[in-house]
Amino acid sequence: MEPSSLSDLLAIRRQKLDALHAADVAPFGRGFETDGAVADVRAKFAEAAPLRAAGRITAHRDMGKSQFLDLSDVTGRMQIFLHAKEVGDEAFAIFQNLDIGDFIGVEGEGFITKTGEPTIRVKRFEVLAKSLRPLPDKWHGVQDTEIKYRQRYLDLIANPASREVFGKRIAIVRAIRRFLEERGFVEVETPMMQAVAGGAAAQPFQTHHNALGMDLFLRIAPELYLKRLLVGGFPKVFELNRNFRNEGISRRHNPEFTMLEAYWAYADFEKMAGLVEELICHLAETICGGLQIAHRDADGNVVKMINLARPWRRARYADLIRGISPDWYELTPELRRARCSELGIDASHCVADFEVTQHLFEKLIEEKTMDPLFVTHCPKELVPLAKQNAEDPSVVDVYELVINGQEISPGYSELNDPIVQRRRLEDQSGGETQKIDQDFIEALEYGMPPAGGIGIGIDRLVMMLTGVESIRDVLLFPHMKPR
RNA sequence: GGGUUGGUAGCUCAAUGGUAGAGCAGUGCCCUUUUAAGGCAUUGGUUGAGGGUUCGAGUCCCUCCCAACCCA
Repeated sequence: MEPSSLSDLLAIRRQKLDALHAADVAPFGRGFETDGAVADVRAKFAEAAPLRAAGRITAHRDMGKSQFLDLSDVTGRMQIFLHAKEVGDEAFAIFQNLDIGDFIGVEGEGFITKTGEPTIRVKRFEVLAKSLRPLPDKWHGVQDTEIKYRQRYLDLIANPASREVFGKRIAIVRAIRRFLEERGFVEVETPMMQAVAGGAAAQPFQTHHNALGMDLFLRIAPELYLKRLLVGGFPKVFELNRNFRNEGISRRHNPEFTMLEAYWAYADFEKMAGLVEELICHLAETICGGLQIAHRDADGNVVKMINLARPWRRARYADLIRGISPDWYELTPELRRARCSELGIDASHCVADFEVTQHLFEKLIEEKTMDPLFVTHCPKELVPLAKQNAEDPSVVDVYELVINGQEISPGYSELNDPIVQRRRLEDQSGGETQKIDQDFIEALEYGMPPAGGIGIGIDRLVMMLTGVESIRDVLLFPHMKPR
């Protein structure tokens, strides 16, 4: 005859909390020695071996005098067996006040049940944290996207698929660091708050430093600081951390996102392309089970296959455009806009002529390219920080790596001529000289070695490698509108 | 910003304009090897918010809020 609306579910848990207090049991316990995370305990499991484990109760199978429970954390699940005769009547009475969701620590020994499940026979347990709210459905998990994103902890508790994606993300980030360190790159940290938000073309977030009385911007890229380190004598550096862009939120955009940038003195964009190809294949093979990446829909049907087998295709930007429209570069700007309409592309919002071409590229090449493609020799207007090509000064020595219909990684032969660099930045800034990082130009004037540089958008890389279609599914806490 | 779809119990989902339901969770009872445990019983609702049409609205109309997807 007990009610169970939410407030009543909460009230019942509060009553159990009070009962624990009344029995002189601390419902929010203290430290508890364990044999490691749940997965570690499972790995150490042996029949009759003493075992200590702690975790959240995520399932309860009540057989009367015999109680089977699952103890879980993000690493795994371990069954425990609790019996009145083993723990004593007093402890069994305390056990009656536990719920699914509570954290407990147990001490006991291993045994295998009739059905072959490794299990801890509990001799003693401690309440470590009482859960005052009910958990989501144990079988269906959390489906509501609002809850998944706003209360990620519930998603992690209830949805194994989410745990798997984030587990892979963690492994990918760790493997990237190891890969680069093994090749002599050192990880550095450069300013996230910058007086001039340089290194890319994007709207920055603005903030203010009170003591200095000056406006600062959250960085949109670390590039200009990493290049200062090339000037300073670091031959191989990288930074793997957050960038911020004050722009729209979408399936592929979050205002803060994680970027790898790496710079290699005396290398060029071709060498960087080889490095990135090797890195991504290494990640796929060691973390994602191979070079064939399957993307599945909610029912588990394969909707997309990405083939990462080497060598990856390389093609010049202009040749790809000619593949869509052979006479493109013979047309006047007006005729190019008309051609876009014929091809079903709306280029009306594009201002400059090169933007029309770029829009065509994005819609008809980038978005349709699933397997890796290095697009090389891009127009110089798109990339003000890269070296111009020796034979054709209208293009730069860069690649743009496209996989899964998205730009995953750019790589440059970095521009190290301070005079050309100043001119290119002035052209890009449209006369707004306060947007030019003068100190960076000055650093170049002291001399920066020729270098190859890369960026890799980690969120999009993880999306591609784990087969999820929204950036929110690879960010633990994606930005949401406030409630 | 525009379009489409959706928002029902704590969670997952039903419900021709005609008595708001199920499973899980919860509560009570039975069961000493269960594992989506099982059996019996039982509680739980401002149907996103506010208006309107109607004898009667979860369902139709309008406005707003939130989300997902598509477009810009």
